[in-house]
Amino acid sequence: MEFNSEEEFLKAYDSSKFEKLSMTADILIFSVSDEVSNNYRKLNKKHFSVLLVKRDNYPFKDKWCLPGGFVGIDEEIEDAAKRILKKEANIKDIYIEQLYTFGNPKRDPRMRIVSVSYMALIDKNKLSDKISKNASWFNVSMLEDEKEIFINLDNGEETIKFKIKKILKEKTTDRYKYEIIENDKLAFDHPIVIVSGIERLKNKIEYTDIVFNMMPEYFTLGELQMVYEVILGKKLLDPAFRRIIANKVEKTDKMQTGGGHRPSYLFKYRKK
Amino acid sequence: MEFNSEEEFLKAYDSSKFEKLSMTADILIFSVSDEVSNNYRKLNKKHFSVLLVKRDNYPFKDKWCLPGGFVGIDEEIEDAAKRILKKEANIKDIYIEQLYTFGNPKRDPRMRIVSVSYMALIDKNKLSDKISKNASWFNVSMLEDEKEIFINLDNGEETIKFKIKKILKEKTTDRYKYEIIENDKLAFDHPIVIVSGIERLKNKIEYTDIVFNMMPEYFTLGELQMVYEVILGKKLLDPAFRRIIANKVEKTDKMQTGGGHRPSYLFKYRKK
DNA sequence: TGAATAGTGTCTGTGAGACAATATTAT
DNA sequence: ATAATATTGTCTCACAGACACTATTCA
Repeated sequence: MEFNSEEEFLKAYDSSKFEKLSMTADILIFSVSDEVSNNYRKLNKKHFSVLLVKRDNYPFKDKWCLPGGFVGIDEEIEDAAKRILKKEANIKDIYIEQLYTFGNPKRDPRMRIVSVSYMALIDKNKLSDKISKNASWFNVSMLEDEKEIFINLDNGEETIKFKIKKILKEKTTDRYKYEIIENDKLAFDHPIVIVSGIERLKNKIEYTDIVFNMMPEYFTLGELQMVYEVILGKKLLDPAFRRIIANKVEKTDKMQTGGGHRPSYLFKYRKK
Repeated sequence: MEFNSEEEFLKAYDSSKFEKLSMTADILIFSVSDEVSNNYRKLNKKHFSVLLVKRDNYPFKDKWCLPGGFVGIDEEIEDAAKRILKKEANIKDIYIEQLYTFGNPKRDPRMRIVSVSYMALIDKNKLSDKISKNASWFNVSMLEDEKEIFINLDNGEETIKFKIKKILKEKTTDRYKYEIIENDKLAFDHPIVIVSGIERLKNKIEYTDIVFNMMPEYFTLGELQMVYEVILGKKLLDPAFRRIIANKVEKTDKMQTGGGHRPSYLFKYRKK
């Protein structure tokens, strides 16, 4: 068939001739939690944590998964992610970025569903407690060597463990392909989404100001350092750390007192 | 409806109750071209280049676009990208990575089509000349300030210019949102895909070995430096450059002679 | 007073930027 | 001989790692 104009072509266009697919947006919501200390001198330990939802429907009934849902036919994908964020965690206006698109034809047993994953960061103090009743924060701990990644998630009642194999891609690249080796409590390919998100965050914390999305307005440098340490999974030296973040923060005249030790100045984020 | 098992649920599942969408894979294929010098002493100038295809069908008939096509209902997205790579440029087994997923509901006038974009890199010497008849390599030049990006594409016969506005996203991040200001020769949202890819490549060239995917097996350090310079859009100092790439390359005993100047050793990539 | 954290000083080595100097080829 | 590129030497400065030291609070 020949057309004389774009308009004419569009009028005659029959979109039903192709097989179509469904799309979901899945969100990795990361935050940092305090574990209240029982020693008046000690600071609260920080934990890196992720929000998971227990499925009460098939498929993967009773397994945990990332907050997610179908993208509407006329909905911008990121808007779908934000809608889900509002629904599951009752939060809006937080940092969100697209992570990766997972499209394995077998990743969902129902039908072909492509998942666009997003990573969101939030300061837990800003959380209303109205997270959905099936949702729960899990503390993340991660062990990694050259070949495998072990992840342990814990929400105080339940522990989720899984193991991922890293496969170096054929072509020249630092990029890994991930493969699930062990997993029995997480739905879909979500173990891989979680690992991808953690890796992205670990990278970005070093060369961007992304971390301040997980901090309250005022914070001590000790707290900030603990957040870096818990995400990077390693101890940092105080003077080096302070040099690195020196031009990202602004000292205020507020102090944090009350611990059985020298009080600390409160700082806030200084945008460039 | 209540189900007693996943199997039972899946048997009863009716996927037609949701409105579905179509998906395409679009590929940014980057390479580096030589502009043959007419001075026997001078080295060939290098150009950073991208492969575009002229559309001979609606929509956007006669405009240029990235090689792309629909993702099959049972096809892995990356496999679709590779299939298109084979079809349009007759190449396979080259570096490819997922770039970003563009899903604006209005990005295609026909219907809702989500595009997963990929970036591929190739050494032009490996190119068979059997690229599809509508395809053409365009030399890229780019000018950037804090607010805008100007891109100029040239294939020797035709020039494509477009302008992109950078919008700093609301939340703490170094990520920009891009918006097309001027464009009349490129189809869809492809100006934004091109800019996103260039930015990704510029970043990755600094902290990965990705550049060697655009190099032949043997190359001189001068050539390698020129590729860096043409991608980064700035001159580098020789000694500094050599220090940086020293442990990524291996000196061979081959030499490159023939220029009216001191001959150069040929190097090859050394994997870590 | 002492446990615990806050904050600073400084030595050292690494590595990038800058510029200069030397080497080698084809015409 | 000369234009052009190839390659190395070296000075300086910025900065990260490492460790030591001082400051301050509250039970």
